[in-house]
Amino acid sequence: MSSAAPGATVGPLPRRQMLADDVHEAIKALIMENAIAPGARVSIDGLARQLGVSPTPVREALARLESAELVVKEPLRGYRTTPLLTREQLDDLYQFRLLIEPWAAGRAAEQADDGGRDRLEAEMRSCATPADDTYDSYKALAAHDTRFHVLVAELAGSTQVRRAFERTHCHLHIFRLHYDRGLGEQTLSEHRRITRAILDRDPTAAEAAMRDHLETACYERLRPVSEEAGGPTRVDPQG
Amino acid sequence: MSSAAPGATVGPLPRRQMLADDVHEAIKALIMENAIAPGARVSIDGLARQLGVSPTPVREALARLESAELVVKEPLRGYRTTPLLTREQLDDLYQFRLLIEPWAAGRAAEQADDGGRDRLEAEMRSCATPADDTYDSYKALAAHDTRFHVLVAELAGSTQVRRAFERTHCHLHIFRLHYDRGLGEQTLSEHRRITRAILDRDPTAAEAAMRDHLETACYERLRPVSEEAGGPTRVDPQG
DNA sequence: ACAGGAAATTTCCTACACGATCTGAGTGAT
DNA sequence: ATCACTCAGATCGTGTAGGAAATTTCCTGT
Repeated sequence: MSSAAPGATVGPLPRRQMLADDVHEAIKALIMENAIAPGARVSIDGLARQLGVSPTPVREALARLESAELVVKEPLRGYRTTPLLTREQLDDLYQFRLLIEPWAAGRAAEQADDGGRDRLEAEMRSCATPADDTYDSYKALAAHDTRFHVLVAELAGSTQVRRAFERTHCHLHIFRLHYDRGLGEQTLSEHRRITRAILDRDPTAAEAAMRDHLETACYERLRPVSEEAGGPTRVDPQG
Repeated sequence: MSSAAPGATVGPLPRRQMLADDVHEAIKALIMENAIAPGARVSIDGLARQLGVSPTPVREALARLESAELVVKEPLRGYRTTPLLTREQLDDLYQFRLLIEPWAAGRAAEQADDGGRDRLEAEMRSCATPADDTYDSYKALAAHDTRFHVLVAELAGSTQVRRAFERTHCHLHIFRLHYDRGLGEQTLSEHRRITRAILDRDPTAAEAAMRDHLETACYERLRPVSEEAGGPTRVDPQG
């Protein structure tokens, strides 16, 4: 009999007190912030020294990042960050997004409860106008884009879809391919259109809006890569 | 200029000479074979002794298995195999499969090349008649089911879809929930129907066949779980 | 310029120390 | 007598340090 208020769930309390966990987050942040070039080598001992820990937690963190496909391991040679996506891989990625995200938008329009819709409105309110051309501004917009798409998947009520989306790390890949190209006002207006359809509980409109949004983005993204089409479009910073 | 025969791709040769990799496969096999009960504790030192290695590669392997969601980690307490799926999670899983697999079957019907179609026929030929009621027979059929669905996703030409499917580990969960329930002749006949549609290059029929197949399986699977519906359907082998 | 080889760096694994958690018995109070 | 609490021992996860094996790099000799 604790003195918990009725209706207050106690929660399983996170229990975060592992060095390896912090190391994992630190390395993930390094990759997400593009502080390590795509395809560049990631030294275990180097990171250990840099972070002031022993190699063991670094090794554990890198093993997890490998499963998340943020780094790749070459036996007896070490880890590298995942190379840039080829044109085929980017195409494949958007095909997958077109398969799951319009569906998610439709289900979100059908099933989102009041709390969910509030969160969606709050997210849209939180980034009224970016328009700035600075690096930080672009980064903030990219972060909003990530949150928005994850939120839509969450509102659809499917854990599997949300995780499948998150595991693509599509924003990381897009960011690395061209963090300069402004996905500015147009992105926001498309997000607003999706949001409106969800708030209006109009699944058909939500699906269509999401599909249009992705197809627009897909065209935007694929254009610059096609300059060097033909070859495998592999990056090798060392060579 | 090597002396390779024309048309023979040399391949990047796997370079498998890491103990941690073998340990990873060994533990994965243990889980897949259901040698460790769902939700049971997995001791690092215990596995290290059992496999005759030091704890370090075991930790690396478990870290990767955690990202694959085959085990879960409780800080300072160790790892456990993932618990049995609740009814909601199983429902969610089939919803996801219904989203991506009929699509994959349709694309496979459209795009599969001759080599792919040969592989599909070979897979279907390889398991002519199971019908046996033994555990091994069921296990063989489950293995065929896995290979079949992965192959369809592969023939669809989408790496993202194939990986998303593989990462669900749906066959592991189904197997653990009830490895007794015979998905015998009916499964094979449904597979044959899907195969026929793909070989006939009929996307509409392939999609419909896959959808029917999953819906049938879904009903089969969900029925026994509903016996104990209501509660969270959590398993606690220790208690 | 190119082949061969040795030194340096790095990965990978083992062995060990520390700290936290869990199990059980024992003690005390109700 | 039953229950709750406490406290020791054992067990296990976590991080550090060190050594063996492999790779990469650089240098030398032809």
